[in-house]
Amino acid sequence: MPEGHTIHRLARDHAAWFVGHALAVASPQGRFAEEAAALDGRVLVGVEAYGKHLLHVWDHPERPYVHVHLGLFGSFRHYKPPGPAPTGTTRLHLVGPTRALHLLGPTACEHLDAAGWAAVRARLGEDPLRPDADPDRAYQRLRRRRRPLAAVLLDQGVIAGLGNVYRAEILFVLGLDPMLPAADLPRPAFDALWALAAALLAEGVRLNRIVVAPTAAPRHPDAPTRRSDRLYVYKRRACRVCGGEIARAELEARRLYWCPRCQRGHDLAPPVDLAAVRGGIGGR
DNA sequence: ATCCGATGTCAAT
DNA sequence: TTGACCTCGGATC
Repeated sequence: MPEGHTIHRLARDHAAWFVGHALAVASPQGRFAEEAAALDGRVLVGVEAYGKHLLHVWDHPERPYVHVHLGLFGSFRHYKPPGPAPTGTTRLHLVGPTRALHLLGPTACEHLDAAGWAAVRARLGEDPLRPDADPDRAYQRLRRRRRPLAAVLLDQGVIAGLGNVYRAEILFVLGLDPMLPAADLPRPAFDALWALAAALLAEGVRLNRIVVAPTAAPRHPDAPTRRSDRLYVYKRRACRVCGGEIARAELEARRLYWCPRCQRGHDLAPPVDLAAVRGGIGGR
């Protein structure tokens, strides 16, 4: 389930569990074995998230960084140590005083020096969750693309951290037509989009899941909410605002969900009360 | 027991 | 634009 909120939550948790401690490091799966050996017993000094990229910073003179990208189905699991024995698919196994961590199926898990990490960072756009983010820069980049806005929202070189769920939900909440050429997005609409993305991502970090729609009264007090109750359009059948059918289409190899009736806007035309959206966007 | 999809990215074509 | 890749679990047979 990795969009930017997942990675920022991992960064926060890993920092709390591991930073300042010497850790046991191994790669039972083998593909990170040499790198793990070089870090085994060293102290983790920091953890950062940039969009969907996670960075572990180690006390190591030449190569202080471990860069992890979960891709579509990578995941971390954590246990009270010692936890279950790692299996042959555990790429990275970290053990500290309070947690044991298993990394499975990442697209990337690499040991980098400063130049290597700088190269990764250089490809990334602005992350709304980072205090050092520069929305002006993201807007300038976005305005240079003629592709549909929906495609550009997944471009990590423009805004870093949004994935398929957030893009569908953000476009719906703002009433924006997904096919609007990104270059035609007015600045006020971009500002609203940026603020909404930041608020929804922050709420995602807090809850460790994506929640956009106001939660309806639970059917049973303890009934787990279904995903479709938390969202407006992603993988839904009917629009919860107009009742019409949610459209789905393949756009640049990713499935796009939107409500053709509620999302005709080339500028802001929110079909819902923004103040009711999770994350507390407030007015405008 | 097997298939298939999943909130992603990149290289090859 | 397409395929390869990383792995798990829920749906299906």
